Amino acid sequence: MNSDAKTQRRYRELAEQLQGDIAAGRYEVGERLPPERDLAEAFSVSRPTIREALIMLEILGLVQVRVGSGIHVVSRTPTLSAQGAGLADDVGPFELLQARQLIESEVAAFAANRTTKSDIARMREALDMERRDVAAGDTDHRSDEMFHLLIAEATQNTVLHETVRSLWQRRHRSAMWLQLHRRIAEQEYRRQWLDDHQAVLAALRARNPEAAYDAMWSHLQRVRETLLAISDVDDPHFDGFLFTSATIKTAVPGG
Amino acid sequence: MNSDAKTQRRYRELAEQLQGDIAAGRYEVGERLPPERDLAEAFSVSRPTIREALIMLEILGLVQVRVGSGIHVVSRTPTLSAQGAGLADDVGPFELLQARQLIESEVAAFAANRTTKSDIARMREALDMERRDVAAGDTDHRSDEMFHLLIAEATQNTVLHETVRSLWQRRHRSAMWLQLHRRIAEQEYRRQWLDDHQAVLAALRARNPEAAYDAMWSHLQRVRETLLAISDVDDPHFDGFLFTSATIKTAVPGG
DNA sequence: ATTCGAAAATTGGTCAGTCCAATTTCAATG
DNA sequence: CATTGAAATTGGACTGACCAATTTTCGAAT
Repeated sequence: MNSDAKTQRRYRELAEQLQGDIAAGRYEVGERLPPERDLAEAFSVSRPTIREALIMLEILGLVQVRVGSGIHVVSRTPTLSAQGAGLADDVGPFELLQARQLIESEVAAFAANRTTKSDIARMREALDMERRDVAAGDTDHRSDEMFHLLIAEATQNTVLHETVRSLWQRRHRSAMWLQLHRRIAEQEYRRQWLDDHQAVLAALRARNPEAAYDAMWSHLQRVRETLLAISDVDDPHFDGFLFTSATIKTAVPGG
Repeated sequence: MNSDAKTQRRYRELAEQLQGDIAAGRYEVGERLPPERDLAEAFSVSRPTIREALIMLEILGLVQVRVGSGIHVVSRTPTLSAQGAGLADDVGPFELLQARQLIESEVAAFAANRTTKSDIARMREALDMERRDVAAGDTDHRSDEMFHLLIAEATQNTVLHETVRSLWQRRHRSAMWLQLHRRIAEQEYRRQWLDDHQAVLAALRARNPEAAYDAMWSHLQRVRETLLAISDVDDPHFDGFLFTSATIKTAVPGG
């Protein structure tokens, strides 16, 4: 039946094909793929082989397989990184925040030089949504994430974008984060954060890298302090971080 | 046969179990896992199920499956990130370098504040190795990567470490990178890069964040210019990058 | 007509057995 | 001792079947 071809690793072919279909919008997020049996017939392979391909898509975070229900498309692009595979990656919130502060501040500054009008427009929308969420007492923080990711996208650099997205993805895998989030929702901190976000957006609109850097740095500093105040944790990555991380800020090298 | 339990997603259990065994050293890197048939019997599951678990391990970069040969342990810890799954991630070298310059410079500065003696010692070793490699006309650039990763490790922040490692991992997946690398090896650029690395190490030893930032920035700037000179590519991420990326560098916010 | 619940259909989860293909092993051969 | 080729090993894939979770259908009760 299958003699020539690459022989080895059939499931990868199928997975790539399906991934391509999803990326191309052949299957929208929220929709379902055809049943395994149909897919098997469509690709002229057996069900076990299709299953293997689906497992890959699942690990990549593209689909979610549910018995009796079907294969649901969850994302249009691979979301992966080890967390998606269900690995233990419960890094302390402070350690993660430390990394985010370092990277996202730079990203914000860089974005100030490269953002487009349409980027700005989308960020504005995200802030509107966040404003509504805060008013509604939303606990999801989806709009928060959206805003930060849009900034990274505004760098026009896919590597930076994916890097920041990867950082945010970790967040949702941490048990401690989820716990803290629930507690934060009840507070009024989010209003302050919304103000922070607006300050960042203002700096981006003004195309002012320094202001964008400062605004983002201050914002994440505030987030960090908020979490510290709320939690009683004794994080090893807290000591020596508070004021030491304010690294560089010298004259421009390069050139 | 399998009535109770979590029912759903059997392969994940098995994969985690096997991953645990590998992580624990039950199977060393280079060794092989038992044949699929044996594993199936050992875990009291069918071969297709074991296969599914192995596919997960393969995607995670832990094992490599070879027909007729067996299941070879490739790594002790998940190496993943989308690239490991064999996805197309052939981002332009310049775009990647842009991201690296932005992030690794900050990381170097941060590392200057937190590096330990043993970190310094390991970096020194890496540079010694690099010196030998350059002299030997090595084309692998393994010591180069090692040095950069050690810097990220010196931040004592695993998120930053993994982020930088993730960036370097992309590098090896890009066709253009490999092509460029071969050409670079023949040149003498690497001697210059070695000098750059030594400058970075000196700044770290002196625990001088600004100097570390500048040294790393200059180094990656040089790498970028080198690649530009060698390649005739017309990368969209080159325009507007050369001097605009020198972002922030203002007074310390935070506090 | 609407609502509710049980039966039927759908769909993924897993198994057992079989055959094929690539690789390795190892003994016979020169 | 090197080479070769057959046999054993091992993964690749298929078929057909049955189970379990979910969804859909449709008739009965209101």
